[in-house]
Amino acid sequence: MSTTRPGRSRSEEARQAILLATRDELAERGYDKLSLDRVAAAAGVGKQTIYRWWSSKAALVAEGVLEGHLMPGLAAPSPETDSDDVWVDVASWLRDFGRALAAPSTAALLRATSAATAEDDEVAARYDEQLTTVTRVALEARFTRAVASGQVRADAPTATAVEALVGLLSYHIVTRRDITEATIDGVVRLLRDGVGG
Amino acid sequence: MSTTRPGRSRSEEARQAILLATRDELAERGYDKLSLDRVAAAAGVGKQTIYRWWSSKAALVAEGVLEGHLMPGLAAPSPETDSDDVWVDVASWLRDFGRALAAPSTAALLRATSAATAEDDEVAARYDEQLTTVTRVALEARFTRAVASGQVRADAPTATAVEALVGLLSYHIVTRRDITEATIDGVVRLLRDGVGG
Amino acid sequence: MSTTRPGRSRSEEARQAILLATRDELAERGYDKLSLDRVAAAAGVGKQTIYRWWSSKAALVAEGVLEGHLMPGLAAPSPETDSDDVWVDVASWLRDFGRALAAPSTAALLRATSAATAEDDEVAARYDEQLTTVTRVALEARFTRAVASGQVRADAPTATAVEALVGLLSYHIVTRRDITEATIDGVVRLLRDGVGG
Amino acid sequence: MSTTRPGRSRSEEARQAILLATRDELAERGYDKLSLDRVAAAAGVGKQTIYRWWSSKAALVAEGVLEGHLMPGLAAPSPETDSDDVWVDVASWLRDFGRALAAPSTAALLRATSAATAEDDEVAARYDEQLTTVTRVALEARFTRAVASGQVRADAPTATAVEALVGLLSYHIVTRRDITEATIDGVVRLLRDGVGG
DNA sequence: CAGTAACCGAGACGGTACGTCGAGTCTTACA
DNA sequence: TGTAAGACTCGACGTACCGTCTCGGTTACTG
Repeated sequence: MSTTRPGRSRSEEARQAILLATRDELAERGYDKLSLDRVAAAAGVGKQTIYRWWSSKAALVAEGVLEGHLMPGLAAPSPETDSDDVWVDVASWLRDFGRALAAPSTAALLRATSAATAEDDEVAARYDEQLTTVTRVALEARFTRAVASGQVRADAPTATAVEALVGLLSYHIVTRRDITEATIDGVVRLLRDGVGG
Repeated sequence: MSTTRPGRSRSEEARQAILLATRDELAERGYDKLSLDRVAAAAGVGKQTIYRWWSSKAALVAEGVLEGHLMPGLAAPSPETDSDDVWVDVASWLRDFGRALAAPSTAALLRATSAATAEDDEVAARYDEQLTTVTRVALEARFTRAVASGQVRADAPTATAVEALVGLLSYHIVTRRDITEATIDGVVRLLRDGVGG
Repeated sequence: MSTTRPGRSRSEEARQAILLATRDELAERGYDKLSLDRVAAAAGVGKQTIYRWWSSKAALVAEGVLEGHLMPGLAAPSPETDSDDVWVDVASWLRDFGRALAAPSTAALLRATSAATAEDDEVAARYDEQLTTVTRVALEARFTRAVASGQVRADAPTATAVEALVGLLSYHIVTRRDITEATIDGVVRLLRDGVGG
Repeated sequence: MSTTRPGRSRSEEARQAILLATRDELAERGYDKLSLDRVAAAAGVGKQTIYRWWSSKAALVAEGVLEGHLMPGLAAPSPETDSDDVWVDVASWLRDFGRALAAPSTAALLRATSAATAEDDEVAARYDEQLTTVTRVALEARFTRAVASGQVRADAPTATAVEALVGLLSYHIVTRRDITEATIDGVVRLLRDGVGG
């Protein structure tokens, strides 16, 4: 049995060009005004080549934007980068995110992606998976390590704490509020008292 | 000196019809596929009458949906309805919201509105004001009363607690997750420990 | 018995302003792009004042343009201005018309009026009456005087000659051809031989 | 070197459908009320397909109506159909035209086309070319043959005679007057005396 | 090593909606 | 009652995209 098919094979070059053009358009104009005609032109590609591989605008956004292209350099907590203090790590992660959100193009991209979730269940699912679950898992793992080191109570509702953190980000993306030091300070105090050991 | 102008005055009837039709279209099709042609037809109104008073789809959504039409019957905490226990009240408010969100048309409407925030700063500001500030103020007032009754510490970051609550809602709207009893329970535990007296 | 009615009486000033504004718009933009909104604004008049007195765009053009405002200073032949030679008079009249037609605004006005005839039977009838019949009657009268002086045969088809002259004008209006001296010369020769005595 | 371009080629079927629908609309409603929306719908074509190939309503009329679709079966004089007598041929041609003009839809079409000339120089030029030049050339050729057979004087202003004939038609189109036998008789007498040998 | 199947850029197609303009009607405050 | 102002419904404008289809042409597996 063979996995290869006859005929010309898919152009990876075209695929990349499409995804990049999509991201640029999305950052510049938002989801609603994203035009596949423009994407095709910018990518130097025929429109059919887009529709051959993605079923709709939403699907393109789902793959192109959410699979890694979305948040370059936004490091979730990981064992390698842990400090001694879980609250320092949480604050630092929030601060990184706040900085990323302060860049207009990143903020626009996040808002556009968030908007795309409303149009399509598939996109919503991937948004939840990629943007959210990845982050949630990393944060929960950090809390688990903090439980081990005694900084967080074993019976604390850490899942909820993580959900509150992610929700906070979602909320700041939508409302365009900055993530200030006061916000970070409040969050850390709330969590330290709420789940701390 | 007179405040009246010559000419026919704005038709309140048309205004209401437009806002209602907008809400219905929004719930049924979402923001992206909302057509002002259809809204005009459904409202029995000329398209120009829409454009005369609202500068864009986003502005229409901002006014029509956020000014009261959005969440009929979702009572924020108020002194009249307070129970003895602030946590019971918070849990009850979350449960109400969860029930509202479980109705497909309400969920669709909230998602659509949330998506609209991405397209327009004005909408984002009104969304923040109406959905969020109103709710936030009510919740903060409830916590203030809870401080008076000794259920919440005076120095606790109640503002952040409120923000976390609102963010949680925003997040569940976007990701289509239900608000379960487990979620509610976790939130209450987190807050009770985080800000409780 | 009184002929006056209660209430404010019709403003002749407004009527004149409307007719003048109509003529200007018509010369500048043509019949198709004539806008009553613009006419009302230019005349400093409410739109309803136009519709109170004229039933439609075409009716306004019919009255405003065809009743005297159309061809200022284009003298048809008359006993007072007759020369001794009917052919000199015909040539002179054609030459005057050619000069008027050479002015872009006059040509535009004539073309616009001609176009208006296509839209409305009423306008067509008035065009025939005003522009055409007046001219035709004057020309036929001139020929009658020429018959008396022996320059034109009594049994000649003068009505047809006149119709040919008017048709020639109509044709030059539509096709934008200039009326040259060669044309005038040809016409005079044709008629002199065709109807001359 | 290749003359073909990539991409789907223009649909001749769509082109024909558009031109036919235009002609029908024009005959039914006239130039002013001609709606490209309706033409597109009647032709089963997207509106953009019209605008892709024609720059304006006037250009569409210019091509669609004047290129052959206008006067099916209105035979201009030609050597094959000549009788012995040029005046019989002229009278016969006028009579044919009069009959065509008596049909309401033909008359409406001619009026609409005539109106279209007022809006656009291009249309005016094509109108002059098609309706007029074709006819003029045929008539002038007939007169030339009549000169050869001695029925028309060699030094007669035949060009003017032809112009008068065409102008007469133009004038009857605009004023909606029928072309009667009396008119035909007058014209023939005028010309016979005016240019006859 | 010719066929042929699947890809590619280009671009026209039938549609839907946009946001604007204008026609003709209706309503208000004032003269 | 007439008038300027101006909002109203309706319908067409010309443009922008959507998602599909059709060209001529390019790989790359297959018989």
